[in-house]
Amino acid sequence: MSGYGQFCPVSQALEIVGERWTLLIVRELLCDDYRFNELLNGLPLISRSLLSQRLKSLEEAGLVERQEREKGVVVYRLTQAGRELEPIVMGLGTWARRWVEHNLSPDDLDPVLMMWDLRRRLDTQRLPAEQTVVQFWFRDVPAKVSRYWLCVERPDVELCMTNPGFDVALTVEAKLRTMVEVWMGHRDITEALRTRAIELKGDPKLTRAFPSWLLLSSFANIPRAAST
Amino acid sequence: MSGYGQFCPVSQALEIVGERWTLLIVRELLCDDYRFNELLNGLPLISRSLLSQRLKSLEEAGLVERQEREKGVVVYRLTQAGRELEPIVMGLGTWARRWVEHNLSPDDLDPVLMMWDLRRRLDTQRLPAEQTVVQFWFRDVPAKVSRYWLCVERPDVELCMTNPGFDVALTVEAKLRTMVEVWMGHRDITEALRTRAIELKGDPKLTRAFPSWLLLSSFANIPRAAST
DNA sequence: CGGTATCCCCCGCGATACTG
DNA sequence: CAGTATCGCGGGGGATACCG
Repeated sequence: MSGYGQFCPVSQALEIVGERWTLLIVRELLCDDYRFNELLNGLPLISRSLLSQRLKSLEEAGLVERQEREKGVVVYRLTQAGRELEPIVMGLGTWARRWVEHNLSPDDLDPVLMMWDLRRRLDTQRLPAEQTVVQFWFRDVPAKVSRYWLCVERPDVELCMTNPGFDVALTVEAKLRTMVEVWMGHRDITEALRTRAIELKGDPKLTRAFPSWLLLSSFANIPRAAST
Repeated sequence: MSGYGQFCPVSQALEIVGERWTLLIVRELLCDDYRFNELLNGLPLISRSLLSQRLKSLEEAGLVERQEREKGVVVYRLTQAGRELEPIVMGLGTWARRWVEHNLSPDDLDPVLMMWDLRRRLDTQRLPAEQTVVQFWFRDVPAKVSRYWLCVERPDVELCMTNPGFDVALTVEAKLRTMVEVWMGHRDITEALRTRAIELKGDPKLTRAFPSWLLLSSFANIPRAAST
């Protein structure tokens, strides 16, 4: 059994985008075109084979194009049809912020996703013009996945999972949960800094400007619904 | 495996409404409060046990309330949280009308769903004030499920699956596919009448007014996207 | 009518290994 | 690196029977 046996357009839409993972893949591609392995960063628990399958379905359905950007570099890109799912995806996120109790389970705290998401939301104009490396250190997660480096060179930001070797201008230290809570707007960033839940070490100018160049999640400012 | 392992609100929303059937149940309840067996009319292929499960999940998640309307009559009703999914559901339908090729498979033509949907979209003000019975006859489907009766008594409309016995003021005869295509706006209603793809037999006043009191699907007027 | 419980099958999916 | 092929399992869900 696969279809819904209906002529209703809602069911037709769901036959295409209703499968597990599909709308999350679309969410990633709404941010940018990505390569296969880049997509895995934003979808912590998906398996390679399943991502492969889903991309193929999306391509067949005409929502995604496979594109060879350079020799040997394949990226996935939304078509117009895919891009028009943006209000749906954003609407789902907004709805969740309004109505879903946000007590994050430890299983939902993934440092790679955190950094991958954060990388997309830096105001590089408020960062130095010359190359700058910011290190993030989540002290409470296993050492192998606890440190990340953002190499900022306007307007590019690269996320490194291993030490790139350049001088670190600023180190951000926090528990992963703290960082996620601040990122999602569950917790005030200035409060977290004041109480040292987030510690900044390094260039004072970068430190002072931190709340201005670290844009938060695009869902951070959605207010909860009035409790009934 | 059940969750997505993410703190992203989109994934949190999908953990609640992303399961198979869930948004279609919400779609039904956006139209009205319904009883268990009424919901089955709008969800042709769902099994009773699965509908039961899903309603329970929706209740736990706070999107649906189980309510005893009268003694022994239970209806399901959306909460405010559930009702706020309306733009999502409508958005999905609109997206499908714009982008999904609508060649309806025979499996997607369900006469009960057709009538169930149609019942919700009658302009009763344009129908007689006294009780009026309109019969629908889909000549190409098995006899057992080919005839339906709408008993209209402003502002109520009741759908009967068996002959209610009252005088029939108007009979509408068509192939099921024709009716669905007209209903969905794939085919022009006046053309279908002119070519006798839809035949009306009975009260001339009801016949003349037919296109005015038969409102079409709420998705009937969404234009397709410009073909790229 | 309005569901619930049980049983059992199938296929969606993860794990693993493999290829260019 | 960027996937694809194969295999095996677990649980989602259909069928059926049952209850109040």
